[in-house]
Amino acid sequence: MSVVTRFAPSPTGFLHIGGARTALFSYLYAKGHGGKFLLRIEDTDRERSTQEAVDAIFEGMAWLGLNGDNAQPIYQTQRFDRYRQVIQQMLAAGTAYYCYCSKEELDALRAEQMANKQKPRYDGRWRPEAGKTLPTPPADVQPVVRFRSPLDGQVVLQDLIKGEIVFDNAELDDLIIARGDGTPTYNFCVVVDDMDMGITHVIRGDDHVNNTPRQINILKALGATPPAYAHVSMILGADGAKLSKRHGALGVMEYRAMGFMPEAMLNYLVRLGWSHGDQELFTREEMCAKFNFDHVSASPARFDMEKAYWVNHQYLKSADPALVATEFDWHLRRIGVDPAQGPDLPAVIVQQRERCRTLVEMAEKSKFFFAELDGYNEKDAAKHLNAESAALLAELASALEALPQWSAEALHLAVNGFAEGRGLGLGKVAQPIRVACCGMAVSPPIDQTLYLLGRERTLARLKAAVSYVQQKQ
RNA sequence: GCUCCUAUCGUCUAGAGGCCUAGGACGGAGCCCUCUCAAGGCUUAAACCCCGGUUCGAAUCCGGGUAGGAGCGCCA
Repeated sequence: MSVVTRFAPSPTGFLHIGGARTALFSYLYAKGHGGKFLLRIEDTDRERSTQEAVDAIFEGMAWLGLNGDNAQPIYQTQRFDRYRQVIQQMLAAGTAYYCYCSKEELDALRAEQMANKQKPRYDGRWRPEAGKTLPTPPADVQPVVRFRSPLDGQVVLQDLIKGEIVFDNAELDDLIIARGDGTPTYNFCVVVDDMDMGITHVIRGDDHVNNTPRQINILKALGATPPAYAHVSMILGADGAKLSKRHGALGVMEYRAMGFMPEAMLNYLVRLGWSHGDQELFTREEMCAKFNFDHVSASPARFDMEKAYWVNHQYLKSADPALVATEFDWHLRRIGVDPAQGPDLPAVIVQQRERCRTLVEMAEKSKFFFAELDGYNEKDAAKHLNAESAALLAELASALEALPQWSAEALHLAVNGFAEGRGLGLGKVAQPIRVACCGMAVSPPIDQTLYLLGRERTLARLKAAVSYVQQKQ
């Protein structure tokens, strides 16, 4: 049987990091087994579902490159006819029944049970039993439909991550599968969808484990074979607290804004909870080939920004610069820099990637290649731009102006020769050049920097630095 | 309250009874290299939640604690 997995978010917000990892695991498991990865939008809660959220989720998935194999994702709101049909079928088969309890009645029941330190649960007052007389249906109540859950026996779940979990049916009550207005509820929709979509492996957050026995029971009542389940633990914040809107929960697109590469994000996420021996870095192909549930941790994991940065840096350093350029371009524009007004992006990337953990850093540190300097870094200027160095810069400008060829090699020889000729260490010369040309004392190797900056800009900036010093005096 | 889940360095994890004096990675500390910042190389500190049991032998199996977490909706 070929594997079919799905990612089924409810569109009530952006795609957060935990959702992204669940989606990734589902994607990898399907791809690694030659199966299909499907997308489904669980939008039965009309109150909270929004089109903006749907778009945000797709945007995040697209950025990460986690595309579903169904051309059109499935929307639960478009399947109401099907749900209604299954509910009728269950009503007819006696595996579901109408319940006329009002919400007030239910609230009172729950409150009473809590007060008695019992697990709150429906008491089955409208559940048909042999020889039992049901109350007379009140005329003013629109009945809900409840699932007729087995009273005894147990559900044994062989979870791919957590192992065997046993639930007593006696712990479960008769959950509502259709509201008073006839619309179906979550646990029911999930079951029907997973069945209709032919899902073989349900991979989801472990906040769903307690729903699983109910879903399995409904599946059985429908005569369907339950899929395999894998319940993934939560991702916690760096402080070990649960991530929430108020507490550090960020959308994946915010990680883009922070300068992460999508592939690096995936790599960090896949290692959060999953391991393959001592390997830290994986290509997407490796992830697909090696991912499995034997090595997914059952305990929650904290999101460690430092490690994420490190992974990102590894990608920046080893990825094809042409690929990085797409993201780099986005970041440059984002800080108001026109990438066309300077050297080729891949060439800049090759020079900068060793010293930048994020693309935000890279963009900031590369700004001077594309735009005119908006002043010098104060400390760096104070340290490196003075009468002494200005004299050197003036001389150097003439020397460089005379260069027949503007290449990194030629510049290397020229600058080194210049320093040696004056009995100076290279640092004595390179640092003032940096401040003059880059606005700060940090840049790639000086020969590469000047080469990429170009002849005109270099000479102009050297001269500008000289007049800056003169004016200051 | 009830049900369910989890528990190895600060963090992510390796570990499927002897290979563990517990390995790797991030981060930390130190040294080397060096035109800046990095990168890189080397060295180093740092953990099996507790108590019982099974066994010749337990980080690994079992039981009980403890501590975290999730769920108990006409939300998903």
